[in-house]
Amino acid sequence: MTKVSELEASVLGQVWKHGPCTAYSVRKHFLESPTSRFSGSAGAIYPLVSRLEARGLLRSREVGRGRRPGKKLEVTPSGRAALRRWVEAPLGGEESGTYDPLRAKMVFLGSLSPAKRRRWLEEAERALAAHLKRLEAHREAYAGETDPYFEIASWNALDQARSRIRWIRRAKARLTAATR
Amino acid sequence: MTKVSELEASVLGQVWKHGPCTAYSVRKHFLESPTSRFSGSAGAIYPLVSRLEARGLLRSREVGRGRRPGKKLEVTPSGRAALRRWVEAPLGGEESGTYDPLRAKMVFLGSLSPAKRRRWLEEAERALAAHLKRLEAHREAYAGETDPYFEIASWNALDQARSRIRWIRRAKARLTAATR
DNA sequence: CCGCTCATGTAACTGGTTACATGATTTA
DNA sequence: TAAATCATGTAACCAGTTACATGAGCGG
Repeated sequence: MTKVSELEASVLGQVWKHGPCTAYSVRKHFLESPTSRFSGSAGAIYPLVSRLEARGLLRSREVGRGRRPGKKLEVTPSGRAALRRWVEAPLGGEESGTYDPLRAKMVFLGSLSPAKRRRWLEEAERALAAHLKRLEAHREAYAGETDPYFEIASWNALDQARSRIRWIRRAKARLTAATR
Repeated sequence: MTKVSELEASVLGQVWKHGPCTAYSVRKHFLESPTSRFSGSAGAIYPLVSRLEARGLLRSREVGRGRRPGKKLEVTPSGRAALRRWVEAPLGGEESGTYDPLRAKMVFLGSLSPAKRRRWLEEAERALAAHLKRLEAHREAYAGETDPYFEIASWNALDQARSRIRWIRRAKARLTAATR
């Protein structure tokens, strides 16, 4: 009945989905993901994997295939159970909210001069467009993925990005309207 | 030319916007906000305020008004400058992405049984609807606020919430379609 | 053979949270 | 007068990041 943290569950889930794999490949997944909240820092992953092994949620197999033998991770039955429990755990109030760093800055946009404000809005729109492109590229890279849940999850990221772009545009409209 | 962290900037901005006020009132703002990423824990706020005072970004005045004299905080000119710098700082790649805890769980929804999956989707939709209600109530509570930036920022939170509800509905549609 | 990626790890640091402690003032 | 809120603070803890270190195998 062990509970796992979000990062722990993400690692567990990653190993569960992508077969026996190395800790490094899990790490790389985080490093490349444009949507994860975790950086995939080695200092987080490796100690965490050790802990999961110690708790019997992961096990490592010496797979001596080819010339480069590697320690491949696998999820144990209790690991799968822990993952399931994490997924279906009742959502706390914090989980139902999202945090947007641009929103946090928007609140204080009034502290800038009108010229700087305009610049900020342009720059924000540009950054969001670039981010959307990154998301689309990342999606492209995983075109072979047939798992519907992965697909649905990626909808969320795309929705969010598009919604934020519309938001910035509306902000611009609202603010120029006020000046006129 | 001191740089401030996000929490520091938020405190600075809060004091800047809501006149001379106590550290406690700033803290309460975080405690009540349904959208902030910070909990407003005392252990974060008070040491942080002291640091900002030491760095000359905040100053405290003994305002002996009424029966309850209090230490009221004010933003110094360098504090305002630091806030401005934080707002207009170029957005890093991490800032252009948002993180959604529901999305993280969605990726591994396939680990649940079909029945549990359906339950999860229902529960998620319910939680998101409740969150939207909280946002609307919070907005209502600040109806007197005339600042356009506050208003625009709150659009973002509402957009995001509605967009997530549509997302869950689409997910349900997609998944029931697959079963049929 | 040089540089890149694979692969694993650790130590120091950072920053926020939890939990606790205290006391004054207001409201029921 | 008891409970709630205002108000300030601190110490222990935790989790993730940064930066560093090491070595093996592979491609140009």
